[in-house]
Amino acid sequence: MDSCNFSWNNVDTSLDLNTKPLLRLNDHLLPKKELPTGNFSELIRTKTFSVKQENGALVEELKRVSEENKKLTEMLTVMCENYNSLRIQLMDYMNKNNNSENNNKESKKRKSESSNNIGMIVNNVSESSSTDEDQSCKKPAREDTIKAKISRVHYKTEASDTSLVVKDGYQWRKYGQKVTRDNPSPRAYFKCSFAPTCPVKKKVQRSIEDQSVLVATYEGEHNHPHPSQMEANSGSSRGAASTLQGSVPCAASLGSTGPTITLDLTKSDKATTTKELDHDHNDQHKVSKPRSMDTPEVRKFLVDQMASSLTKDPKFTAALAAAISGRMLQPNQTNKW
DNA sequence: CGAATTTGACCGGCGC
DNA sequence: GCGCCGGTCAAATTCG
Repeated sequence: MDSCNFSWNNVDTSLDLNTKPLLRLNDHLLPKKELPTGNFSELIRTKTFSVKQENGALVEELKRVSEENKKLTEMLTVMCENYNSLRIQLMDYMNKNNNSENNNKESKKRKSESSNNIGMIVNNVSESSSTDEDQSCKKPAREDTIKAKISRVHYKTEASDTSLVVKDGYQWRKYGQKVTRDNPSPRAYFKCSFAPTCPVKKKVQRSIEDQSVLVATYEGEHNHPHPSQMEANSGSSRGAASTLQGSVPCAASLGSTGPTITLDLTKSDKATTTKELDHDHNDQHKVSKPRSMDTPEVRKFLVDQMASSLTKDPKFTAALAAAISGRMLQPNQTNKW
């Protein structure tokens, strides 16, 4: 996945717009307090000279602004190309995940199933442990198989709320409840309602430190769109929609070693955070990659279109912020996408 | 009446 | 081998 690791350093985010000259420009337009007070002809000569100087400065300014505009256009083009390549790589990655999971499922034997998961948990959770090498040596064939993503999400709820229901947008079927030894509060076991097609499971238990916090542990990734996306996509028959079938909650994509997320569901009745981070990238930013940049008009039009569609779309900014923060919080996974 | 949930029984891994 | 423990099953129960 090295190809995913395109360098943002290539994009010079410091716009270097150099606004000072604009102030200088304005200075020309301001009335001069210290005009020559000599005779009329001298005044005319001075004014003519001043106008010529101003004219030259304006032309110069125009030239410079044009150059900046060109620079910005190029930067925006680079950004859009990077965005498109990232999106394509993300789709590829998700498709690979789906295929691997589909190949991996349907082992009726609970033993083999659980041993797979346990091995994955060990590999996933104790990254720093050097003893993992032994396990990977014992099971070299499983090295390349898909690992069940284990993620832990903290949900803050009302303290009076005794239910172990987490509104994360997906539909779950409860199949068990247990009181574990390390925590007096019961642990609930859920399977995705799309099971057995979707292998995702989750465990929900109150935090031992804070009873108002529900700790949800997700295992695996959904191989179907988020229910809200299914509704959104049901009316459209865009081919691209099918390529994102493996969309996963952001929490799951963070992986086990990533930071836990606390969602305050007491303030919003819907899991808006999940929805925000899990939106279908195909539904917005229908920014076609510039195909023909021959004429400046086309360039300008495309740039305007792209800039407006990107900046006006709060989902894009939210997703961008999430992606950036996610990468910053996981410096050791910067090469993985 | 079908779907969803509850809950006790059961299974398998692990440590002693 | 035995007991403990976490996880899952499936019959019973509840709910819409």
